[in-house]
Amino acid sequence: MKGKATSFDIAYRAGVSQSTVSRALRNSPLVSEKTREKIQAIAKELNYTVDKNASSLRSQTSTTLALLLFEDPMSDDSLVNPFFLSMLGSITRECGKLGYDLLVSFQELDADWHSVFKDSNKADGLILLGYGDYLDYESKLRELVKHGTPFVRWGAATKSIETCSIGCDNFHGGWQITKHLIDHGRKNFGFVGAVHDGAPEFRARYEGHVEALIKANIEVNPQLQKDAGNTEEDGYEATMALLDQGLPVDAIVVASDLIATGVLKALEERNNSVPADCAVVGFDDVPIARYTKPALTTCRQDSTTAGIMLVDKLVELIKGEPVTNSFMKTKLIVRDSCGAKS
Amino acid sequence: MKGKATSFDIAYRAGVSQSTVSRALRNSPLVSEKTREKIQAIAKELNYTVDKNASSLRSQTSTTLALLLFEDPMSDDSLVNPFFLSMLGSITRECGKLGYDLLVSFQELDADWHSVFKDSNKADGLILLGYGDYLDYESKLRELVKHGTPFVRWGAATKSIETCSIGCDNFHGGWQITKHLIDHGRKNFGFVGAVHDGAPEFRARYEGHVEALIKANIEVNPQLQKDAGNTEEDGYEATMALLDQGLPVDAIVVASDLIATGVLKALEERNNSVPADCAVVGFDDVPIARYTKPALTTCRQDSTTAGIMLVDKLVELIKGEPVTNSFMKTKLIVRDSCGAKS
DNA sequence: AAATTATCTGAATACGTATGCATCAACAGC
DNA sequence: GCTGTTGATGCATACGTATTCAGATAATTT
Repeated sequence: MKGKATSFDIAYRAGVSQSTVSRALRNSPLVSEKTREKIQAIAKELNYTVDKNASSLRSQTSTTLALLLFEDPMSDDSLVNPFFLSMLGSITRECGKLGYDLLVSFQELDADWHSVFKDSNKADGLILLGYGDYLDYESKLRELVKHGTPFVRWGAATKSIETCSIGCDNFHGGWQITKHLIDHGRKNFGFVGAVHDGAPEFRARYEGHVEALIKANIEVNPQLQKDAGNTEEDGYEATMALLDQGLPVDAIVVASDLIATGVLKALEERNNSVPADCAVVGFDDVPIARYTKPALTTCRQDSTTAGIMLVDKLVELIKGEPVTNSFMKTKLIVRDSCGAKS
Repeated sequence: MKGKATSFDIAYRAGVSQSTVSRALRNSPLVSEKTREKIQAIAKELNYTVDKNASSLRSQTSTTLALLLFEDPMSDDSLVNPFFLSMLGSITRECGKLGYDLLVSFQELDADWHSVFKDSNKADGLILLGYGDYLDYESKLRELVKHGTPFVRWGAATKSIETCSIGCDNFHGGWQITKHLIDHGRKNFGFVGAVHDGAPEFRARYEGHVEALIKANIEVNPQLQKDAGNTEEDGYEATMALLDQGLPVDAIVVASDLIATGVLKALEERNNSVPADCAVVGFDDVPIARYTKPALTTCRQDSTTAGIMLVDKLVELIKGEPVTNSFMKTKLIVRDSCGAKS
């Protein structure tokens, strides 16, 4: 035999029609036990695999999900946001478990990814990963909805659009961190992270932070909040600007671990001892957090569970089942940088 | 209009046949400039996208590559080897640049991945990522070759099989590290990493290490080499065992950065100051390496270039062009843990 | 002007599968 | 023995595109 085996080859050998082969391989109850086993045996013998393209074309369903990563446009090309990267593992595995293939691609936010994947039948649904802030992201989402493309996303809920979002309770996380620091005697708080033109996730963390301050009757001084992109460099510079103001600061709440590495660097350069002089707390709990000097106290987002949920919900959506947003509680991981370890 | 647009819809509006539409959209020289532009305009207007499945089925080529990650079976499920992860970015981007889609999946080494992807026409070629040591990996490769499936892999060359491997010169890297340490006065070397049942990559690093020792007339003591799996924990335990022997050690060459984090931990626990008492050098230059305490001197493998090369070579293979193995030089990144910084 | 060639287009078909519909045997009920 | 029913299979077709082949028109040559 030449080339790969088709269902006709199997049909011929089994002395049945191609239809029966197709049904037998999909375990249809329409085919008798005996012939099914015979057919499956022959299929195995021939090393037969269903042609994905033909199958998808006929059934108009690809059993494939597409993971779209929206990269921070300013960040280094070769670098992927480690937090999203950490979701990749569980997303991939969960797809495998459910029998879906996974297509991965980076997307420019301004490209017309919204129509490509569904119209081309490349994927049955989309997983959107990235901080939802830039450009006309929201209008793209609206198009997806109008278009009937199933999709889920990581991030904050979008009030104006009926979407399925998985995220963590950023507000609570920001509150949790700040409360913890207050309880351990910190009084003069800085906040580093994009609050003004940044992602809603970051803003929510800040708002939780502020909430805790207010509850504790600590004055909120806008000068102590410095915007910063999601990179070490930005964190470094924002912290320098913060310190240059000469205001007293004995704790810095940071919008992400990545930024926090830059914060630590700036503090060290200014001979501020962490945590003695100034506590630092990050957000995410990326792998690096365990290795910074001192080890970074942070607010963990459970990326493994998140990845699984994203896939599960998307598959439910594809099957037409109703799904709802879901926001996970964050967990404070106390290490050395907050000075609260026993 | 209902549902998605097909080439027939365009044909109807343009007053031409479907064949012409298909040709026009693929920029065939067979269609006149005028009609081509007209057709493409209509296509854009209708938001038309070629149906991937139909196209692939007809042309018997999917314009899709599959990235197969072979995970260290013992490692934590949710964790992906950071070095391979760092290649993902450039692989994904390069695929996009060349117009290929990318399918990503984890594979158990014992599964029959070797036939699935090509036979099912899911992908035109395979990128294999993982340390090639476990089980009957090599026999699987042989099947791929016999089967005519285009594939490339990261790792060492496989003498017995005609494959395209991209890798780095691990022997040279091991030599480079050790030479550097010798030049800076270190005399008593330990080596942590799987040499006996491990990946050929790790073994080559060790052999380069030994080569440098021999050239410098330093005695090679097998007791100073300790096997370790590619995890922090294994590195920690192997180092403990190494130190427990009571032999003098003023430098430890480690097979990977991940292992090296465990080595550092063990040394700290034993109150060995790094680098004063004992130098440590890793391998890979994963993101974490910059953040360890002290910052890890390591041997960088250029994962960005590696990813690009893997994709480029695979595409050449698919097009039937001849390709050759390619091994990149490693680069020593001097940080604090080797004690050689100016 | 006829003959040849170059350019463009359309009709028809194949890619390999999944599925609605028809068929047919067997079998139960009356 | 006839009808209605059930269970298993085959026939025919559609999914949407790419491509071969043949045809038609326009351009060029003799």
